[in-house]
Amino acid sequence: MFSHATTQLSRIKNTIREQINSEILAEMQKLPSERELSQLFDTTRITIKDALVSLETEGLIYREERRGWYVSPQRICYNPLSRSHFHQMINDQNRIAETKLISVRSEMAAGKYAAALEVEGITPIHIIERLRFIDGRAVLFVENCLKAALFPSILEQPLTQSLTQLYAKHYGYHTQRSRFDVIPTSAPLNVAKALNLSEGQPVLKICRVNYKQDGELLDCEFEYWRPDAVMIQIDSRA
Amino acid sequence: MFSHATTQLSRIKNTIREQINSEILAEMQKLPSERELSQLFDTTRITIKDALVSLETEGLIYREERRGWYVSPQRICYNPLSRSHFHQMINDQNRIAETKLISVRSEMAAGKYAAALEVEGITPIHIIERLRFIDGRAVLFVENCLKAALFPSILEQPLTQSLTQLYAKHYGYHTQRSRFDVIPTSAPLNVAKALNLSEGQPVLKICRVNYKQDGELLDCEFEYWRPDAVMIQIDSRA
DNA sequence: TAGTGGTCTAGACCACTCG
DNA sequence: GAGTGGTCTAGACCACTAT
Repeated sequence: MFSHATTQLSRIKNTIREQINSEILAEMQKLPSERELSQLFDTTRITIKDALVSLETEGLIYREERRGWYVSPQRICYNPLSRSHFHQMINDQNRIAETKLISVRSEMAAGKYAAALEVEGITPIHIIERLRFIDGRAVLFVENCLKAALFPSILEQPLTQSLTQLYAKHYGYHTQRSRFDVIPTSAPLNVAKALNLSEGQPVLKICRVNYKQDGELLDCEFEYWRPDAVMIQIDSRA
Repeated sequence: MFSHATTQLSRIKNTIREQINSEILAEMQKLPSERELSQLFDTTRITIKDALVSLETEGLIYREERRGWYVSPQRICYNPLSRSHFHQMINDQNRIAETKLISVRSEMAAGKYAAALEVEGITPIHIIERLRFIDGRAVLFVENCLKAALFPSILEQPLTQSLTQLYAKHYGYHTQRSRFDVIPTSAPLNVAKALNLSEGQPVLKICRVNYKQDGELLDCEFEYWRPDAVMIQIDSRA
């Protein structure tokens, strides 16, 4: 009367987990295809997929849509309160960072933007969408939303660098305070596309609002992280 | 030439999402069973389950193992840096908090406990496991790990209240600094059992370490949240 | 004991990526 | 064009919950 000896699912998960822990499967290495795995484990693709999804939830593997499954590299430690910007943070952890500009548009604040910026009247804003890579892998989709009035002609600047640095250099704005929310949820379609996720896969969403030295609200930002790629680290002393 | 008109999956998801947004389905209300839904939508249980899992990832619904699917209530805002303890935080948001003691044990620090407490020699510790409820729903499993030497006879105290308060009242210890990590991952078996999750379902794990007024490490804590139940909120000013 | 979700089989077609 | 994961069908048995 063993309570449920070992399910097929645990058998598959344990085997793959061991292969990863013992580094037979290296970081970022591709797993065999679902069809191959289902032959190797003598089961169906559905069962294999259930096992893979479960390991994905654990943060051990990830997938690129229609490309395959891969072993997750170590998580990046991310301290949203630190002054350090993305490229510096990644470099400090001996990883390689890249940023690609996706799109820029200007419109009037509405919906989630108006709410996040705490504006009610008609307020022109700029929205900058960027995609960020670690070791060549797209892991972070960022949407920045700036009050246009505070940033004349910012769209003529190079936008793949740190915006915070740009704020300081060109406008003399320094972030004095920030507030942010961390929410486990699923990827909206445009985010999923950019990160090579399929619709509805999990992401870690971080919404932040920055205030400048005089306390005025500066900009807000929506970050969508691949959940296996990151771990948030906060120290109340800092 | 529409690119993928609308999948079965989106059709189901959108319908259920609408019913929830329009409050035809109320918070914490049970959805029809998977079999009923598969008849209603004229499809198979697998497809229904895929749709439900996707809505679960989004944070819109949750499940109780082998009991059914339910509509998620509003997320609790949780600021791990605030001085407020669990019951107070929940009350402040007009919800009802409960705490149940699961188990207490004393042993020598090893593995993750030794690492988190930053001890190397043989160190006696107490481990307290508790389950926390919001509006009657089990949403948080907490494991506290205390250096026994700092807390003589603490196990004779009532342990369903705030430990932080107990530290202050009986030992004069005040948390001066804390450090924590937020990690999206999956539930270990004992946690899954306690939260009525099935093995491998997602949780938001928070590992924290507290230091008292003289800078000495006081205790560490492992929190496992149902991911739809919470949103982490940090303000750098606080 | 009836009903639920959890697991599993054995297929199929499609949209997309890659060489 | 070959191969991948994404979606879907039509069933089945089991472990567990609720009553």
